[in-house]
Amino acid sequence: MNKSTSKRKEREKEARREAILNAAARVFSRKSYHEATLDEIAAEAELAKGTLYNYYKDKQDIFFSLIDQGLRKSQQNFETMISMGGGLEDLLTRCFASSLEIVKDHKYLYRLMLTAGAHLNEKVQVEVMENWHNQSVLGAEKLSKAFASMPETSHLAPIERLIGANLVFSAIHSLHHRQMLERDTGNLQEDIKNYVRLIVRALTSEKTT
Amino acid sequence: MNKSTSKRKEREKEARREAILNAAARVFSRKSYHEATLDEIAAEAELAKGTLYNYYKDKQDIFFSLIDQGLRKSQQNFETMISMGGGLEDLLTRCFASSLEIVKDHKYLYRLMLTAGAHLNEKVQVEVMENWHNQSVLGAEKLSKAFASMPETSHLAPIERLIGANLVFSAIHSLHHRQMLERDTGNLQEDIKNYVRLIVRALTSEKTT
Amino acid sequence: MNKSTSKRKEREKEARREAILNAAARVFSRKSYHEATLDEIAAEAELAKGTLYNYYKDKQDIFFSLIDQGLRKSQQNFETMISMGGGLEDLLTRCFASSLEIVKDHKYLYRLMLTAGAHLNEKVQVEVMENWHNQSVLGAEKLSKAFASMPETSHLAPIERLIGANLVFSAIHSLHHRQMLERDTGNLQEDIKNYVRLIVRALTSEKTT
Amino acid sequence: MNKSTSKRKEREKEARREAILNAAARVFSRKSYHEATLDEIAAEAELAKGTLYNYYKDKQDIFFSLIDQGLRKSQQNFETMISMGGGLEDLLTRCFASSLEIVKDHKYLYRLMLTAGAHLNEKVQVEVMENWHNQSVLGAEKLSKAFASMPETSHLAPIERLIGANLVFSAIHSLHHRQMLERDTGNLQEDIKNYVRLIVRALTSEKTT
DNA sequence: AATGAATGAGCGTTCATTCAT
DNA sequence: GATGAATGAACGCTCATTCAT
Repeated sequence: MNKSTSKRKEREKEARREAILNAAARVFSRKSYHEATLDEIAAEAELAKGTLYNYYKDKQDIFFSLIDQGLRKSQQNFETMISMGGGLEDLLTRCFASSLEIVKDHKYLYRLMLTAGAHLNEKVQVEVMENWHNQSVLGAEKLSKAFASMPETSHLAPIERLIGANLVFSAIHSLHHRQMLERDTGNLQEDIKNYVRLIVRALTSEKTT
Repeated sequence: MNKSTSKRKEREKEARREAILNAAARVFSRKSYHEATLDEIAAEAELAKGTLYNYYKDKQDIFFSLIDQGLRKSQQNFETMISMGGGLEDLLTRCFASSLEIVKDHKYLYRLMLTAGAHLNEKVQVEVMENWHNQSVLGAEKLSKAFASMPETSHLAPIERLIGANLVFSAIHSLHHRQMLERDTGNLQEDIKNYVRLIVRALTSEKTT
Repeated sequence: MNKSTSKRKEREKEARREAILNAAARVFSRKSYHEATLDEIAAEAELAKGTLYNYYKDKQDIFFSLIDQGLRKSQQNFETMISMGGGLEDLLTRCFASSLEIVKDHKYLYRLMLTAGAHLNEKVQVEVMENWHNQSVLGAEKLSKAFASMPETSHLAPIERLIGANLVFSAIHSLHHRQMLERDTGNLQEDIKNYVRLIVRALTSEKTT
Repeated sequence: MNKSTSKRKEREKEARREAILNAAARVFSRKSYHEATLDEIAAEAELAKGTLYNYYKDKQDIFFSLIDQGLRKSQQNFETMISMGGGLEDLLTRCFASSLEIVKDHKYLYRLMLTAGAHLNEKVQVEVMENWHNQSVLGAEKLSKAFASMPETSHLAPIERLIGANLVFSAIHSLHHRQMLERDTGNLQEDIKNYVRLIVRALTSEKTT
């Protein structure tokens, strides 16, 4: 009566935390941090406002948890993509494609991250962006390592591999932006091909200097 | 009290608009949109709060004007850089350097743009980001044209020139981010060199596919 | 499950009521009525919050019970002091000393009584203070009776004995206040002596009017 | 246009501060600190809630100002009474009577002072009570000085004069309490006479020790 | 045009109380 | 009887906006 019961409780508690986060995600996808009210989040979660405080310390806590979750998912996705093997072109194409896939599914989240800081004092703001930045840096480092073990790019200097990886992430961010605005996404696939081609060329051509 | 008088009035009015905007810039450079209050902006402008409403419709109006101004300045800067001529490497190096220069001078502005949306409903938010994105797109198009008239890159397909220009802007944005966080800016110059080298290589090497 | 069982239950129930009250006493000794939360009291009593409601109607009920308990203890103490016999001076000295002893042990309780009203509507507030006042009145009456049976003061008019007893209680209250503030308690014993001397003189000297 | 205008503004501002304080007094006379809401105070003052914040920092500020005002008035009253001269009996009678007069006029204020602490953390609480206590101490000291310059009491040891003065204040406080409860105030005048007589006797009879 | 006092809607958070288990 | 998660009413405070002077 204790072990199984307490386990069930544990699970239910976690499920409710998740449910609140999902409700918050839906609200934050429509409204900015300041426009979104706890009343609305509670209503969306079909809970009383006070209940939110049984699961999260305050509004900011909900907000941060949401971003954290998003960053974690995003990072996991990158790692999967990188570890899937294949040639350089395949690898890059996969990174671009999967990244955009994520943004499509969590468009609001990307906006949240982009605009995370606007409502907080500079200290916390920088903290959030640092978190985000770190994810990129980590991602770039991992990608850079992948470059090191691929025949096409193993000859590059470490710094070149890293800068190349950064270029990949920069381009992806740029496409995120564009996708967020929901414009001319028709030739997106084509553009990805071109990005990949240019970056492949940058990384594999003979040195010119 | 006719032509010359009204002209003077016109000028004074414009000057005061400018003064308010400068005050707002100083306040927004310290605080986020929601943290910044009209009281503070008025105090910084050494005006009464009510006076602000003689020059701007509301708080949002001030905020938008500020971003507009920043984007215009930024764009002008790019155009100058592009029109200065010189070889491909010089051009790119200039673009990177001047862009970072701007961010250094108007770090708050970049943050404002980055976080512009966080306090507005999605519609207005997208509007702001569109504005920003358009500037990038326009910039990329101009850079792309510049590529077209340079011996090193004139042989590229238009789409490749455009994607290359986008890569430049993406990398710059990425550096902006990094600079905002004020981390490891020591080897920034070195990194710019590497970015430029890679992009030059991407644009000038023989095709490999 | 008959007599003895129900008696045991009875006792256990009473014991738990007492335990809750003790927990409340500890909490209220640190916090004001409004700052003290039922969560904290429950935690202090090592019970669930809901359990409190099996023993007390609501928060106010706990609070009142605590004050009642304190007043009863205080009164018992006075009665003991009065019934101990001895001369006038001894009696008064004992009253002062023991009263201060009580306050030292239950400083929070005195503060509770002093501030009892601040959180309740006037009606209930008056009720509490009346309770307290009554204790003083009763105490004064008892002391007054003691005066009547003492050789030094038996010659006084009843009203003078009562007023004299009131003076004693007033002075004690005043010392309570002072002790609560924890200031200059160094010469407290000396002051008590002086109070006693003055009051003895008031009660025993020849009439001057 | 400036001097007189700014003076008028000054006066109006002060008048409004006063009006708010009066409104607060009326509300606090009905409700405890926590029950009284700023909405109610604002309504009573016929002002918008926000306006209160143009004149007072927060709720506590209003509350403290009210107490301060009351203590100041009360102290001034005592000083007047003491400085009016006359014999010992007259002086004491005046002190009693005028003090009760004050309480009659500001009954709520006395309750406020009595219960001041109950809603604040201990630090502030002690601060308020200290303020109050200090007033009593100061009053007692002044009264003690008056004793020193009166023929009937100039022969007393300083400590006896001080304790005697304390007795007066203690008795007054006790009567305050009783008056607050609005009970048997019929024979109040009679009791005052008795208090005065006893204290006079304590202070003027031959030493018995 | 400039002022700044007045406004009042709006929101995050607390916590006594309830009730299903 | 015991539990503690859920509830939701309640309130202090902020600040963009208005408007009388």
